Amino acid sequence: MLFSAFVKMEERPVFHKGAMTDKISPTIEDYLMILFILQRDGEAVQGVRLAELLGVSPPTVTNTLKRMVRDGLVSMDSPHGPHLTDPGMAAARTVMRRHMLTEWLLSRMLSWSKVHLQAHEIEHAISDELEAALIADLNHPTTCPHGNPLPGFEDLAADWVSLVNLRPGDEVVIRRIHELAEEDSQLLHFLEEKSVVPGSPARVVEVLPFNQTVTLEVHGQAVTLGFAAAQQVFAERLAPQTA
Amino acid sequence: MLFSAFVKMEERPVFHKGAMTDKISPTIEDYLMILFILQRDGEAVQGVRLAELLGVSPPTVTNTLKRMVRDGLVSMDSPHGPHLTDPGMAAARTVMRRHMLTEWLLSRMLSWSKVHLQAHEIEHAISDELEAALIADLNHPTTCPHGNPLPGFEDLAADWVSLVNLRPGDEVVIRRIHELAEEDSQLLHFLEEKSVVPGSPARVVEVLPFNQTVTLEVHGQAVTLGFAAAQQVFAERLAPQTA
DNA sequence: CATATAAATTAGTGTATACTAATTGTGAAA
DNA sequence: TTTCACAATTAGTATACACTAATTTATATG
Ligand SMILES: [Fe+2]
Ligand SMILES: [Fe+2]
Ligand SMILES: [Fe+2]
Ligand SMILES: [Fe+2]
Repeated sequence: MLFSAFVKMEERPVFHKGAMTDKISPTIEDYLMILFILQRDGEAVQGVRLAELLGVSPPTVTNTLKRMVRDGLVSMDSPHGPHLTDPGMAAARTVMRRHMLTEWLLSRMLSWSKVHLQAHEIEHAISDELEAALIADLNHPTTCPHGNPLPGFEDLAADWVSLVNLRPGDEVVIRRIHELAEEDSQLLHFLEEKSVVPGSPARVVEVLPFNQTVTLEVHGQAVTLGFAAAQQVFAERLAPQTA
Repeated sequence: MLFSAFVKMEERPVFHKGAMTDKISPTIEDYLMILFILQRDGEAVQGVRLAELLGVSPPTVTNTLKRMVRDGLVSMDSPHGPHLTDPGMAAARTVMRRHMLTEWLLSRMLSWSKVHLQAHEIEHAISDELEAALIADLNHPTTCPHGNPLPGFEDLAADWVSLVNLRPGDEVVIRRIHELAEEDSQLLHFLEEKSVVPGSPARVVEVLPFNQTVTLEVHGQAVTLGFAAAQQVFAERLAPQTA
């Protein structure tokens, strides 16, 4: 009806999946990110670990890794388990970057503790063009809102130490909550509440290895973290004041 | 390595697909949107049309529609072809709204002619929570950047007429480029270049049915549109000045 | 009504992604 | 070295989504 009496619109696909380049699927992108993080941190890369982190069964991992090897993203040669090839690494860095840029975008309207989960969905839908626009719009960020360095800026984090490695009396600035901890929205919400977020100055009150806790004072408030959490939080140690 | 000597982080899936609610897939969401648009405009809803608009083969449509019927999103009872059930309509309105909200979000960093294509990818990754945050952040928009009304605001567009229905001398304000035309990035880029965008005042110079063209003057510049394009552009007629 | 055209569906395939159950490897401890 | 625990893989299955080729159903038109 309507105006079809006049002209018939050119019948081109209107809503269609981009099938130009054999685009990497969200699933594979998630594998790439996990592999990237484990490799970057020098952690062991074993199938079970991937299965746990990705929330799938071990056979699924075996299967998917095979496809990734077939597609040249992953290599199995090393005895240390599967690892990213050059193209795989490049793809992984791109997804990581897009995840982080998306987090900054979302942080304009969602709270710090919620952007990661949202970004994890959206990251797979960012195009080259949008990525470039985001980088410009965000003024070339070097970390994500949680302080994790963008690929290529790992040096930034070189001197940041995990809270479990601090000693009572240390004066620090909170710098980073590790990627693998970002998924725990409860933890993130707690950290946000307590101002244990990048940029916050903090003083180490006590470290109790037998109790597996670290207590900080942040903005005049005491916060006690269990080692499991504290391990994932990194801080920059301030040079002791010459007083 | 690293700190694994201390504590082993709780092994919870970190990067995983949400499998809580049987979430509607991007594919199905795209079907829902097309069905919504065709139904809203009172256009015939036939499989071939869907196949063309979605860029898939007719058997794929048959197949997918069956799944949608099975899932209660589409009904086949009516003789006028497949149509959305109440749950299907609700889901369709949600996706449409998210698409449009995403367009506004992206319009902060991408040009008007490019936001639709990008939004078409991202729309499927917007959560309830982000949607709410977007609506607030965008100050409750009632149309998309191309002037299409959000679901529930169709009345807004009731008086807007297609350019092909205008007569020489008409003074109008451009209000809307129809959804089905948004996909044509070349056309959109052309319209943007010529300021044929929502909000622009225009005067109809001539309408040549035999030539299938409409010529406008926008911002002092003449623009000639073919009927196929003009059909998809809607304008608000201004009451003639009492002069 | 008969038939040409268009639309829809069947039938048969293929890939990606997941699962469970069962089997095979592997390294470490006894 | 034997065995146990854990890791990895194989085997078999399932669903979503796509395709081509062939067939069936409608529609329309003379
Ligand atoms: Fe993140
Ligand atoms: Fe993801
Ligand atoms: Fe759009
Ligand atoms: Fe879409």
